[in-house]
Amino acid sequence: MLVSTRGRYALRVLTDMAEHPSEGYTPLKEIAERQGISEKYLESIVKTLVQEGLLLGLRGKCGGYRLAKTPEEIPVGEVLRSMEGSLAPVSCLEEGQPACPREADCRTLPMWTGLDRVIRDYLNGYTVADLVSAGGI
Amino acid sequence: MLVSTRGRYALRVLTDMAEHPSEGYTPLKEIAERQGISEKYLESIVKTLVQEGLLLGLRGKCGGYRLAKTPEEIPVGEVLRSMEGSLAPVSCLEEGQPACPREADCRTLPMWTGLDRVIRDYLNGYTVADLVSAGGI
DNA sequence: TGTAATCATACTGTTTTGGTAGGTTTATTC
DNA sequence: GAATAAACCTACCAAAACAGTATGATTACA
Repeated sequence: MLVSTRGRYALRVLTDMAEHPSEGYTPLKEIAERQGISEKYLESIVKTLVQEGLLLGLRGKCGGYRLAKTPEEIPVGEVLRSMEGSLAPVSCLEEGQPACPREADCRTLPMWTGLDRVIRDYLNGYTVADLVSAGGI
Repeated sequence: MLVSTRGRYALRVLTDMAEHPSEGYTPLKEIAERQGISEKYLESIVKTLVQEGLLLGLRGKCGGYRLAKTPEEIPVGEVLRSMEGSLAPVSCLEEGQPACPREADCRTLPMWTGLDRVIRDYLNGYTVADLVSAGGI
């Protein structure tokens, strides 16, 4: 049931960027240093965030990344789903999955469906902006 | 974020036993056949359930397993926690974990704590008895 | 004493996870 | 137009987790 480090790191990157707004683009190196995460590892994470439309990347000198939306418009659930592929607690609830043959007789499906809903509702009611303003110190 | 097959199978075993009550002890072979799961694999799962006090095992001829409590007294959350070790979505929320050095400054901890609560509340409000009565066909 | 069951231990193959390395392309600046 | 700093791309690797199998010892009952 653990969220992967990819998911957690992605949230830290987006929160970091929301906390350090910039006119232009922020190079990944800067974020990696602030967060104490390997820049090379972050590359693969950030790549996914660009593909999912949460970040914009610009190449070349003075390039880097910037948020594609305001922090208020980025739900935590969307970030985690982007990184994990799905938020579903069991694979039969993942989209594009063929229907389970046991479905009609399954004793646990309603319980899983409810859990899925509870998790999704919680995570989509929480945005990156909330993360920033909730933070410590 | 997926629940392991161990957790899912454990729920199926307990639900199966609740649905097929017996005076004495039910041999694992019977449950494995009804559920279409390898008996050998179930052995390791059931062993954990005994250790966690959810099942009682009896050796020898006419032996088997029986529920240690009524289905109403077995919350789904307890079953899953027994199998997964913890229900926490991030390891810093697991019990017996040394406090994270970033804790005071962590932007995401309150969000994770809330998620943990939401999941635990949901899963502990659902019992094996509910699974049985919710079921299909 | 035979038998049917739990219990214990060890092993194995596959997938996922977390991470590294090296090179290519692109945009800016001098 | 060359140097540079950045994103981007591909490949690889080690360790851990997962799902499952195999073998054998122990126990309780008939």
